[in-house]
Amino acid sequence: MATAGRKRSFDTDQALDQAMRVFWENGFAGTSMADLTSALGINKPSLYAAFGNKEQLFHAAVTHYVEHYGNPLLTSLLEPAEAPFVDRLQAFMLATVEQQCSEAAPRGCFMVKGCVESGSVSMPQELTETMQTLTAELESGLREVFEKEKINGNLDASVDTREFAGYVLTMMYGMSVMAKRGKSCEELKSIVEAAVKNMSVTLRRIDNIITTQL
Amino acid sequence: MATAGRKRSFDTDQALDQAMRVFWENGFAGTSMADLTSALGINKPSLYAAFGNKEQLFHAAVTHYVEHYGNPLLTSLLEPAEAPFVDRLQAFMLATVEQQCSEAAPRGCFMVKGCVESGSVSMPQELTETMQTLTAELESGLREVFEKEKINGNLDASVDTREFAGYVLTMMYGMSVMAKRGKSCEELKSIVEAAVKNMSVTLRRIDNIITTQL
DNA sequence: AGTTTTGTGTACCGCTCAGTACATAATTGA
DNA sequence: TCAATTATGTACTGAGCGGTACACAAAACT
Repeated sequence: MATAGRKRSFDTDQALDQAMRVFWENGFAGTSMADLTSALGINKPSLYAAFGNKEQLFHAAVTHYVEHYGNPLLTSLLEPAEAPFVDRLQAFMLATVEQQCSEAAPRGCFMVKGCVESGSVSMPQELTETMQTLTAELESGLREVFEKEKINGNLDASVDTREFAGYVLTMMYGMSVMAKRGKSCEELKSIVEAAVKNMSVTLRRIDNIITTQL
Repeated sequence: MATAGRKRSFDTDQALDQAMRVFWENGFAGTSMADLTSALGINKPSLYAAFGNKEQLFHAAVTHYVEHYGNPLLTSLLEPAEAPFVDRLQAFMLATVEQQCSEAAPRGCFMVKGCVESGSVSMPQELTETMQTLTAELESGLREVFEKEKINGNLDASVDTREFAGYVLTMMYGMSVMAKRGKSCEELKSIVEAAVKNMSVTLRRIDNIITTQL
């Protein structure tokens, strides 16, 4: 059943995606409502009516990002389930790098952008807390995946999943900054490959082999 | 010989350090000139007379940062020269983490903050280029150090220093984001230790050992 | 002492900011 | 057909922005 009143002249999901890109590019403090209205091609009252104020719109944008740009990457980490864990981890990180270097979207990770901006006087405290929550959720999600891999025998039981998730996440955050700096996708990929190769120490638990050999 | 005219009522170096902290905390777009004057306890004309406009002040601030907060960390990487390279590398990364978690300064790395903000419409293009230059200098400096370690036999000749410098830098950028997220110094340190332990694959060139053993 | 030079404090400029009042247009239900 | 409802477009508000004009204060040189 359709509601009464004039129909909206724009698609809200499409507008939200566009708004997200503007915030992604320029940050919260660096984006003005005028920037948004001109990018979205709509007027201010329409923007406010559809999404509320700037803070609420940013919140919707970052949620949209996690849902449509962040979480989908996790499939590379989970599938194909029969592939070795190391391969899936590498595929996951490579897919992340590819997205962060994509020409179809701003460089780097929007979550990292929001995180680095958080705590600033120009960012409402609620948004800082939002970023806190979302990043913590990703981290614990990653950790849960690693725990399951442990149970399935794909990850050595001695691995501290908390520390390992922190390590992987740190690399991914770092990749985002590197991407923002303009590093080529190829260079970032080779760094990922080097990192994953190095992780074999943890993943295959061979550090005792090293120390005994040297 | 003293110049004529009224003496400045504040210390410029001290004021610059304070201004740097405000930018470090709130970013370029997130910092207003009023924020600065109130933090520095001086009036706007004095600020403009001493440092020029906002862009010039930010430039001075980030240069001050590199000189007084960034570069000094490199001593841990170089000294004591007789210490094993891996130990110095770990000490360097641990010192970096400690600085990024220090209560005496804003969390995270100011360079990372500036980098992530660069390219935004709210940041003058010259400042984006400044960040580009400074980060590139650090990267090539790191790479030069690694090259020398290679010559001195502390780093295997097969190591790609470009890739390795990228890897180390990526970890450090990531640490900055983790610190900004509020992670404890202990947790970050354990991640550094895990990372350095993993690097033994590269540093001691034992990947062939692994593959033959598995 | 008086001139010159330089820094300080107040008060202001034009502009942009986030957010909104209000008249009008378009759609639905009665 | 007409009231109720919802969106649009213009035009505006008060506040804050970066930056400065100008009168005054303090220091040095002659």
